[in-house]
Amino acid sequence: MPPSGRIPEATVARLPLYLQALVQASEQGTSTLSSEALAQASGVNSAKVRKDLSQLGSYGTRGVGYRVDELIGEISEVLGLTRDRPVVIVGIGNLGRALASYAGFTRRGFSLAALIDADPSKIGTEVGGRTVESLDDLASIVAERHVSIAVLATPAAAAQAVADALVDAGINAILNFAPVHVTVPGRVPVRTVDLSTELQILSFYEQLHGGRLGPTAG
Amino acid sequence: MPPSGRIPEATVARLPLYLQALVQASEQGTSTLSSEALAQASGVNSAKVRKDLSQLGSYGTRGVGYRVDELIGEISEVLGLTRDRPVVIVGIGNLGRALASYAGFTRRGFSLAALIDADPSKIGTEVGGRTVESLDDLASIVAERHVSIAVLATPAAAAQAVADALVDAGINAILNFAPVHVTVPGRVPVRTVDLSTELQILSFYEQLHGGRLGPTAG
DNA sequence: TGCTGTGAAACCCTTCACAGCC
DNA sequence: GGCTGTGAAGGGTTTCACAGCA
Repeated sequence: MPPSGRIPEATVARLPLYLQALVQASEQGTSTLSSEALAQASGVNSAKVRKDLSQLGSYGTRGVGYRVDELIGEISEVLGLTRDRPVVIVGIGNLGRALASYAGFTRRGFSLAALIDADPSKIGTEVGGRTVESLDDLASIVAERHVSIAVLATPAAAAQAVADALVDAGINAILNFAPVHVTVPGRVPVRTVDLSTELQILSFYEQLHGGRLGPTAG
Repeated sequence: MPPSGRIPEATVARLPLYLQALVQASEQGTSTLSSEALAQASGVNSAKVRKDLSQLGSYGTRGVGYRVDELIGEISEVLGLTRDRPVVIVGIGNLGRALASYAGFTRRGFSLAALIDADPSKIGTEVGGRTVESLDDLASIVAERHVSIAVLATPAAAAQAVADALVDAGINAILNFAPVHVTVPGRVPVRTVDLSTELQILSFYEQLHGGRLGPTAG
């Protein structure tokens, strides 16, 4: 039983990393993991791992470590992955198609409920064994298939309008891949992932640390 | 002239958002923006905008705001986007192909230096007008084309080995799309972007706020 | 003995509130 | 008058270090 009392944001953001490492360990037949081992596998430090896991109510054994399967179940529960979560992808361009074909998608609690686009020439075509449906039918699709999360993969120019439509249709969370900030009501969490943004952040740190002149020199 | 003295990590992570909003404003002919306007366009609050921008050495005018073009130049400089940054994409699966075709890629300082895969059946094929090259040629490609940043889009199982090869070849920064933690020397910054991770984080917040039973009820 | 769980300290980031300049 | 730049306060996160249990 999770205490479920307020879990810090930073901890929530790391739980999926732990889950990933734990599933991997489980597949390799490991039944127990120390905070240090889990830390190395997920790229954080062990003190953080222990603090984070203690927030969920402490599932470790002193002198031994954490039971892998038990912890997988616990984290899945906290993240809400034990129920099925139907997801729609809106915007079937290059990225939308890639996401639709992504195998790891349907694992761990999520299922693909629909692929949606506004372009009539795309509607009715097949992508990864699924038929692309019309943006006009968004509301009924969301309602009938109990969709709560949407992946927004439209061009930047369309993103805000589509986000508005998603909220109207009853979507509760948005994963935004469009390179633009979208404004939605406060109750709807949005996470934006953008290639350019990430590259620019890396560029900053690369020019600090790196500063190499090319491996030919020397 | 930027003071360039230690810029906080949180600030660095937001500079690309400001840049995005500023470029958008510039395209619409706006020449000046207050911290409040910039804040709304990038989805943060105005105090944060002012603190962040003051780290770069203050380019605003009291009573007026920030000059859009000047600030674009300043942020670009700080992020290291004024030099060309050749990037390689390793792993030309669904996602790699989508990233390769992404138009916004070459804008703002980055250029696509090579597409690389280990699969012989993919090598030599064309993707987005480019020929896929062999992982065996990684070192020479990186050296000759002065590549400093790599995008890792391989399956999870191959990611660590490819990351090792990238570091050996002289890469200084990695953007990792494989759903696994990769270990590299401390001097090489890595940012990992994973669809499952993001969905799981959203899932947590959705089940807190949302809690809807379906829009049909009522 | 070994490793978790956790107070306390240190650090970083955000927010407030207003002095200072245009 | 309006808006930036910034000390100071507040809140959250990380790290330390060790008590406590298997």
